[in-house]
Amino acid sequence: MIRRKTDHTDIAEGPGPKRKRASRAGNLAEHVYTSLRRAIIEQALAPGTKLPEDSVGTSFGVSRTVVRSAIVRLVAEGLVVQQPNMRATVASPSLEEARAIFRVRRGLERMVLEELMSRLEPSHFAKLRAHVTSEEKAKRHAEPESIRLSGEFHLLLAQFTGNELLIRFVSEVVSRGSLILALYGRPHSSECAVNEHLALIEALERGDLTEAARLMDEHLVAVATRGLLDTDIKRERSLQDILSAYRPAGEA
Amino acid sequence: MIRRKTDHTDIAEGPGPKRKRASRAGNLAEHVYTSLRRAIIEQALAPGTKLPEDSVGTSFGVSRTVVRSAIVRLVAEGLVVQQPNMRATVASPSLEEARAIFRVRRGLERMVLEELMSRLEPSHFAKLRAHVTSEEKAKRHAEPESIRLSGEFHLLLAQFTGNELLIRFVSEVVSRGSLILALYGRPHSSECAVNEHLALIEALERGDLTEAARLMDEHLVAVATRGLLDTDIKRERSLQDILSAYRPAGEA
DNA sequence: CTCAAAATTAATGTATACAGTTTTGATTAG
DNA sequence: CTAATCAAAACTGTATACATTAATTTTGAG
Repeated sequence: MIRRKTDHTDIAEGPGPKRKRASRAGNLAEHVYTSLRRAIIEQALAPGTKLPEDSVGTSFGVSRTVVRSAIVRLVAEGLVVQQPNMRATVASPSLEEARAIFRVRRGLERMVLEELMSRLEPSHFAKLRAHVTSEEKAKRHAEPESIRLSGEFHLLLAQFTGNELLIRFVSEVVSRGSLILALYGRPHSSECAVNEHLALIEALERGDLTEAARLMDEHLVAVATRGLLDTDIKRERSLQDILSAYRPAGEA
Repeated sequence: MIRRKTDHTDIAEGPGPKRKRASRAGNLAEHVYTSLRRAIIEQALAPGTKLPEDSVGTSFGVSRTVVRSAIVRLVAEGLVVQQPNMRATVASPSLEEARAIFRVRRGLERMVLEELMSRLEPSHFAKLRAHVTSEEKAKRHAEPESIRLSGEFHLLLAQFTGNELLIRFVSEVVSRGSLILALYGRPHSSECAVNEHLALIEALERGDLTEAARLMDEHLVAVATRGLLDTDIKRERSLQDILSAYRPAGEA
């Protein structure tokens, strides 16, 4: 019953398949799922990257079984695509798809604001402002983290609704939005977002829901259009290399 | 308070009818997923039903591996819930959750109508009318099929948008809606739906999107409230028995 | 040399084994 | 007869094996 926190970094770096014992029996799949998800959102795994089950498995020190179920979830979420008998790959949405996703996102975030009506408390605003602060801080440092944080702002809003389903849907469109920005966006596309987030908070504090909705819509249109210019490169890196950064189980 | 204590509707026992293995290696998981999904939506598998991997596996003549990935998908979709180390069960949403889901659904279907604007063609109307006809036909016969068809009307509308993500989201809320109606709905709750579907079609044909939106909203509210009266029965049946009807393997 | 067929390697689909956890059932004490 | 205890049975989590299908490399003919 007591979970041991055996920090047991047992990496299969070499090609040798070594017998490792799972440090904590339990949610390995969850961990792999979360890690892959983050790696994708943060652009560490570029769209189109192949995800062979056993390579990913050795990266995390788990078997294909575990990787497989993580991948099934990612496919269901649209972050990964897979055809029968073929390797899963990080999704690489077309511009058409991207636009469709952002249209759905706008509708969902409108719903968020509606649900939020009269449900917002002072503590919520504090958290929102705190988040924006960390966005600002990250802005000048890490680029991919900036994208992730920007998305998490919207996720935070959704969470305040307490509507589980809405949270999940928003979570999905936000993730895929990040992926899309990674694909089509220019380097500093998330730059102005911080200001727009702030304006939104202020409208909400004023209780001006109509204005908030307008700002949100504008914001999302801006985010969507800011990221529609050039189709960019994908860098080539070793999968093992990339995933090694995600291996240390820093889960919540 | 009338909750029974032994909620013990598990699925399988009895001699597993050994199914000869499908020599065609392929999408077994897909088949299991689809079948379970249908079984849940058609109320054949009542909310709360336990879904042990082995039992389901023997029902379909496949191994746990296959069942497992199907269940992962169903969990991601919210039709099945699962806690670590414990058996998956068919979801049994609370009234609170049910209402939250229907609120999201209303928003999504509003989006559908918006996307549909100017995209509707004569052939679409033909299909919609044909579908309503089959709804009417099924109404007097099979009760669960009626619920399913009613949901598929909404899915059809969503499909006409061509927006993949929207289709998936609507698909999910429709499925879960069916589940909810099965849980809380009275026998004939889908009765009047047919008329409301017709009225909606007519508004769309007139090109009156505003009216269509109003009707849709009204319709969904009606469906939601029609199904909020008594907390009802769940029938007790053997799992094997139930699933045997879903077994006939769909050829690839 | 070029290109296509064959052979080889890599990766997925599926089943199964085993360890650890939960659930069930039975036995015993009060 | 009820409640607590504990062992057996039922399940899940995970790894691994094997068959089959995709990807890649080699080979052979023109």
